[in-house]
Amino acid sequence: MGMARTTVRARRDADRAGADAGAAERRKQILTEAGRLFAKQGFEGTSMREIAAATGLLSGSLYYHFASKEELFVAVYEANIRAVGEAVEGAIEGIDDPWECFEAAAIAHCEALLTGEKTSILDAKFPPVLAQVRSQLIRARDEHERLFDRLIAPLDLAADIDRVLFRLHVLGALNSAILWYKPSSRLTPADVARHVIKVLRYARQGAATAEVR
Amino acid sequence: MGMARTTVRARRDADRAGADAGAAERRKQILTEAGRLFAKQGFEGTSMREIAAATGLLSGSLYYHFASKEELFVAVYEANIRAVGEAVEGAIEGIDDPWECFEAAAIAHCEALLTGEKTSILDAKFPPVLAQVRSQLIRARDEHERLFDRLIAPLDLAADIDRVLFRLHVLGALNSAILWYKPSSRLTPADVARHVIKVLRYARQGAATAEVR
Amino acid sequence: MGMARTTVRARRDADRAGADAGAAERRKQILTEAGRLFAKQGFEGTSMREIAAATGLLSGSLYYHFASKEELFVAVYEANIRAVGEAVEGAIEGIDDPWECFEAAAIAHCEALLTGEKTSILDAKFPPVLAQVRSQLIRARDEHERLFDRLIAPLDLAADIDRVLFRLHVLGALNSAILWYKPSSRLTPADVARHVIKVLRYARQGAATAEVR
Amino acid sequence: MGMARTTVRARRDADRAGADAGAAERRKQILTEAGRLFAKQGFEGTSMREIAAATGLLSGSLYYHFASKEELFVAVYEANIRAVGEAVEGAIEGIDDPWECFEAAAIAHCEALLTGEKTSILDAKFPPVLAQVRSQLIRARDEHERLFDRLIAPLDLAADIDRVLFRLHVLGALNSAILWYKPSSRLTPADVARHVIKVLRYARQGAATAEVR
DNA sequence: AATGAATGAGACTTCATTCAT
DNA sequence: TATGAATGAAGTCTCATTCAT
Repeated sequence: MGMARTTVRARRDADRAGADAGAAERRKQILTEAGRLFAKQGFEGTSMREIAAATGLLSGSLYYHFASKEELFVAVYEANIRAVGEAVEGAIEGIDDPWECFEAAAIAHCEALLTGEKTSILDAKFPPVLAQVRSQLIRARDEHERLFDRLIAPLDLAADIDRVLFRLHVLGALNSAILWYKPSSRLTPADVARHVIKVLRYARQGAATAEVR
Repeated sequence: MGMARTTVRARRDADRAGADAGAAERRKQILTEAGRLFAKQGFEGTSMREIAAATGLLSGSLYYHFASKEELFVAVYEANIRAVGEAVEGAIEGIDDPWECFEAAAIAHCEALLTGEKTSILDAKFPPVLAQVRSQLIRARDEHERLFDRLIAPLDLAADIDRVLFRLHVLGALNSAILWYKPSSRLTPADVARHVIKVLRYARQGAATAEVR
Repeated sequence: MGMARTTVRARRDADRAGADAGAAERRKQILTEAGRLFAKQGFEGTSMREIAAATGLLSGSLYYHFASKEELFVAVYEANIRAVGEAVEGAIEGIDDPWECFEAAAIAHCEALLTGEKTSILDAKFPPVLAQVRSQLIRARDEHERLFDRLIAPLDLAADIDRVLFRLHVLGALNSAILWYKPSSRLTPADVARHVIKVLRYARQGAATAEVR
Repeated sequence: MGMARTTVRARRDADRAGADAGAAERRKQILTEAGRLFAKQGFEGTSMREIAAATGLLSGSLYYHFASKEELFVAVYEANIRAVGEAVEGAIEGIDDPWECFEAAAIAHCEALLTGEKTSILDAKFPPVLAQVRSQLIRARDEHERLFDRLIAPLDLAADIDRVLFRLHVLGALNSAILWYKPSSRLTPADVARHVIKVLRYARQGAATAEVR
């Protein structure tokens, strides 16, 4: 009891550089640990007790910061989406050529997804337990996907390609890497992304596909 | 009590109208209902009691047919994969042109996935609860994917395309439709599949993508 | 584990006189124990674990018989009301004189209420936790009170007395004994009831109260 | 942090406009809100957090004013009893006729009970959680009931009526209104009280009930 | 006087599973 | 083959309370 509290406080004192800190910091810790666990074990496979323990808390204490497991999941999910979004935005900064830009975004997206355990929940076909918060999750995801829409717009795609289906195609291909990618492989996440884009790049205007069918 | 059982058996015998099995038939019923429920609610979101009720049984009775929930899930999964595989094989029968064949397979795969609730578990990034049977599930999936390898082999893809990554790309793009496809949409599953293939078809040998990068 | 089960079965075997018995009996046991505990400790003060333990079960097992604590409470409440109702009906059988009949009913009601721990939940101003099932509880109570309406109807009460308020008055006076009555007292429940009726009996037609006010 | 506190204090000082206390005032606020909530939701149905929030405090802060939830309840209860007592004493002031006086008291008691949510805890058959403080609660109630004893003493009741049982009878009949009274009804609390007294008034000395039984 | 963060016990409930019948 | 009754572990969440600041 006394020990646990001491431990926590000690850690916090060490962490903060004279700033005010406090609850916000603890929230971040929880978000980190929960993200890691949700990614590894899924929503239903992760217990609040586990998350609490990983943060150095007792299970009841989580509820001071998040009103429910669902709310916590939503927060984790949004944070993850935001992180990937920021990574992508950072990666494309200053790149002019549309295809180069597109590829850089794909690489950043893929790396954020496959590197670090915390973000692999992104692909989740949300379990029905999350039905109540589904709309929030989808809104967050949509926002991220609109980023890709903006990158796809300036591409000189062949005229018969639907840009919405194209966006779904890219993201589907990229995200599915989560299902099979193993960090131990000789392939980097960037390699995976680059190959996806390489394939798609053939579908530019003026490309010779006329005779088919 | 003894009487009650007799009554029940008598009624069932009457229902069966000279049919063969009994146990095997019941197994199939369970598989069907379990498949429907797993697809709709996920593995963890579906209870054995629910499955039993849907089959007209009590929860304990399931264990006569399947030793555990996991074993039942594996059976459902294998049956689903097999069904999709058969649909695909049926669809490509008699088609000679490699790309035509490829497209027909994609359409069949997509239709099996998006039509009928029973197969949408295919995309599942298996919950960690299933870790013990993971290898069986993956083996089943691999078998299905090798079918696609055979269809991809004869395609005249551009030389710089890796056929394994290409297969993962296709299936990723197709399977991801599960995350967004709504039957109410004006798009048919076949439309989705056709668009995926249309995009990929540009990546044939001799296609003009030379100047890129 | 083995022991617990054996104990339970042994008890059941002893209880049933060759009849079919089974779940119905267990239901009754639970009702009895739950009634006793609810009466002594209130709804919120009684845990399902306690009730289960008192019945020789584990807490989860209760849910085979009752879907929720609320449902269990309703069942207990209805059983209690019914028991009081039957006691009252038995007591008035064959009595012709209206006031005699009324008194006999009051005595029976009071005895059922104060004797045996199980029925003293009757007075409960239901805790708000029970809001969802409140209507069921009230319906049960109303039915019992209508029995009293039938007994009050033939009384030759003074003309200025409202029979509905009169019924509420009687039952209020009788039921309130729960708040103060102690079995150790030299007063029997019947004495209490008799005194209530004695006071009310003065309010008959033709009674001399004219000059007041 | 230090700053935040200063801000808060400054604001409060401004609000207080030269008033006296601070703590005593706060205590009263808490008592009011707690009373309202206990009345509406019961002791167990009301959380300290709720009470704190209603008072504009955080849950921890309550413990500066009250050592425990039980102590707070006792304080509320005593305050309520005292309020009802004072209302009754005020109502009977200057009335000479014993029955008039008795009726005035009943009306005041009933109005205090049914009007204003704060006093309806009076009827509470205290939940067993309150066992530790039960004696204090009962002492407070007894004091109030002794007030009624003083009003009943001078009544010219029929000789066979026990004055203690009579007091319990009156209060039982009056208090039970809490279980069924609805403010929306066409009946005022005073009507209810008046009817109770009207019925009892018949039981005066010399009333003609001789022939019964 | 009050805050905020944490405690830790305990509540209800669900669920896969077992096993005698 | 199927039933019904029970198991027991685990899960989410609530709550009174504490205490350093």
